[in-house]
Amino acid sequence: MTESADPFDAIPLSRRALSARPAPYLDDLNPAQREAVEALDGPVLMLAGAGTGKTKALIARIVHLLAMGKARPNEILSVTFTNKAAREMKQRIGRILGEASEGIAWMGTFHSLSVKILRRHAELVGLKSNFTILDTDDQIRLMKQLISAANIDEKRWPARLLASLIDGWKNRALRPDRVPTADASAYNNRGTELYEAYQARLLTLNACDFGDLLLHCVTIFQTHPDVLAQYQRWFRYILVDEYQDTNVAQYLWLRLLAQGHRNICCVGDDDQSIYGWRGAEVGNILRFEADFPGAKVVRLEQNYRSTPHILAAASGVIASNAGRLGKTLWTEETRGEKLRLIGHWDGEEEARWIGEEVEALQRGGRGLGLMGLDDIAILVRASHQMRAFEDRFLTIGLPYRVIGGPRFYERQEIRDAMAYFRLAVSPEDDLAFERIINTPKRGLGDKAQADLQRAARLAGVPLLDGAREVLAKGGIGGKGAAHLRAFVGNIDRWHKVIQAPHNHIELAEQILDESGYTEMWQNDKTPEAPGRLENLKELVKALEQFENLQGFLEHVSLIMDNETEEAAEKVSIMTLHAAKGLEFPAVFLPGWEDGLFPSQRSMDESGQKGLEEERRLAYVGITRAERLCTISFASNRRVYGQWQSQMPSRFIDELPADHVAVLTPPGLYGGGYGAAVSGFGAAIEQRATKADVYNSPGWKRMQDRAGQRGVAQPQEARGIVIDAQAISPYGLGDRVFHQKFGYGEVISVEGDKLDIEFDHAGSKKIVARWVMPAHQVSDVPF
DNA sequence: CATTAGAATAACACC
DNA sequence: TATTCTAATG
Repeated sequence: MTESADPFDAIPLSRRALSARPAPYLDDLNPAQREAVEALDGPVLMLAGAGTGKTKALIARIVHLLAMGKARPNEILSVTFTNKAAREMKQRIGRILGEASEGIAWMGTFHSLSVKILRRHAELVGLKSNFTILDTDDQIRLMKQLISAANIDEKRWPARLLASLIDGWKNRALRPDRVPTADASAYNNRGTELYEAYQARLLTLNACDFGDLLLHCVTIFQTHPDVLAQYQRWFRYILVDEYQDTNVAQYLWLRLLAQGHRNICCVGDDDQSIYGWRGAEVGNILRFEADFPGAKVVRLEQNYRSTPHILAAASGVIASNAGRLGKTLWTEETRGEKLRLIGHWDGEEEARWIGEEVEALQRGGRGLGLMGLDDIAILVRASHQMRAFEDRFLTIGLPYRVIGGPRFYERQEIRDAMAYFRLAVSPEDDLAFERIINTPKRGLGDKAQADLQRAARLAGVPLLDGAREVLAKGGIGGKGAAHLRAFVGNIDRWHKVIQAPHNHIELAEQILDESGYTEMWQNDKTPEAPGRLENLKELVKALEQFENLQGFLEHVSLIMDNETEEAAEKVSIMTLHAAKGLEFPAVFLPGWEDGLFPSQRSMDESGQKGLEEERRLAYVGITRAERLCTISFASNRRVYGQWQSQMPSRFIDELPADHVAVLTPPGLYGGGYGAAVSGFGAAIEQRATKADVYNSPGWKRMQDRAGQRGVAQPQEARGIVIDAQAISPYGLGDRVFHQKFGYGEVISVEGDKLDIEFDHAGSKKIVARWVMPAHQVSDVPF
């Protein structure tokens, strides 16, 4: 799927071929790409628009470096955005160079590269080289402890908030002593204090979080010039992909390493910067030339991916953003379908329609020839949108795959099992201890655990030893004590096994068995229990690829992308963020409604900046499509089980009308909602003549549905249209009618929210648009 | 301590 | 709606 039909892949080049003809891999590049590839020394900024072959150029550059003898494979540092991208890149280079490419050791994400460096110099920041990397769960649990130790009400000041604050500081490479005074008011004025406490606690646990991986490296580079110099010499050439998504810490990391020789090549596209919420600074790419005076800037603008209509639509949207470096994508291609735009009555309707369209594409409809399910993707703004599609596709038996959903290693049962492994490997891992001490239930609740904590802290020993002490003193009663004794005994025994030669797979099974963890799920009668047991089996199977438990645990924390390349053809469902770097012949972009996309929260939190990032997200979405791009919105959607009506996304207004075909919405009879789409309203009405609409499959479905559910649906529709604009046309004492709750009386009004005392359903808070004046009920047809 | 019903609350994206 | 939290009960 990624950069699929690439002739580059097809050229098998042995070393001999290389020496016979110095640079055949360059022949396939266009002038801009070639320029970027051949400028080997000094700083280079490659501004690569979507689909302009930047991966190809990056690969050619590495090949060129090696072929020219500029560096050995392990002297090139390449930063990729995901571990998967690194793997794929290595493979492609391997296919070109064969064994000459072996030894490319420093290719990966900032995080995985940082771990590698940090393990070697851990002691310089007070860690041991076998430090553990915390996941979010551990982090939150730890912070909760610190917060209550600081006598702060966790209700008012949630641990999550603190976590995101600290994360933000780390992204900006701010250590506790450097947090600016402007941020001092953060977290009830005690943010920095807790940050400090958190860092201290991490050190005693010999652990660090994701942000620390980078920050510790930067600290080491800054405080130990000898170490830095060593790496500067070692990495003769540096390449960075997705530079627009680097944060301050990553920027410093890079700048420190590149300072000496300045052989750094950054590839990016400011229009595709979509990780601002994670601390990414578009500024990094915007000021590259200032950071590296004399930098060569190369623009890749020829697009090999999409049709002209798709490019024009994407350009039209992104043009509304200010402060861009500016690129103009162009293509030699002249044919192609316009983008399709369609509105639906609600989210279910949208999912149903897309399901049918997918089937149509599969049959070769829509004039694009036969298409496989692998060629089709549905890209959503927020992961909760996925459910509607999963439900629908399950019903119609359409195979799909969700990319980037809840990851394997983040599932509860996997984390629990790993906590058992962690404790067996290192009995002093208190966070693992806390996680599983009462899982399965051992009669050791809050009180018993507090006792253990106190004992351990008093003696200055890990919790496991604290438990020993409490047991010896008889500090815990009956049932709990027996369980705890067994638990401690188990850990000791497993730990002993690990010290000696052993079969780690058998041990893992043994641990899960003897701890009662497997049994716990076997006795669980919830529907997800069998799946969890299945996952545990899978976990044990994954162990086979490792020498021992330690090795496994080290790798797991970073390999977060679950790579299950199945052969079966499936439609892909994923978020827009997860779609970065991918491309598909046909792309569906559902849920283009204001509030959902652009997301209200983004706009609330980051204002204009947030909106621009959302717009870049739209740009990324559209440019994933090669041949057919379909944007849709729904007038009504369930949010937290409550129906809400929304306006079509403002981004729809920004689509250049010339490149968009407006389809007849199946649920839209006689104008109505679609007419609200400025610029497209006329088009919709033109097409939606009565004959069209009443013969459309959509109308038929509409009738089916009315049959199934009674007349409720259309009535509801009418109510919404009537009151769509109104804030609150109601006053105290008004009689109103609600579709579900029947008649009632307004007892208070707050903006558009009404308190209604229903005749039969009690009192409810209802948004005004969901009710209609009681006297109007009889006016409604159907 | 565990269980549970009912209430509160939640949801943007990820290495 | 679905999950998580709380308080009350066993």
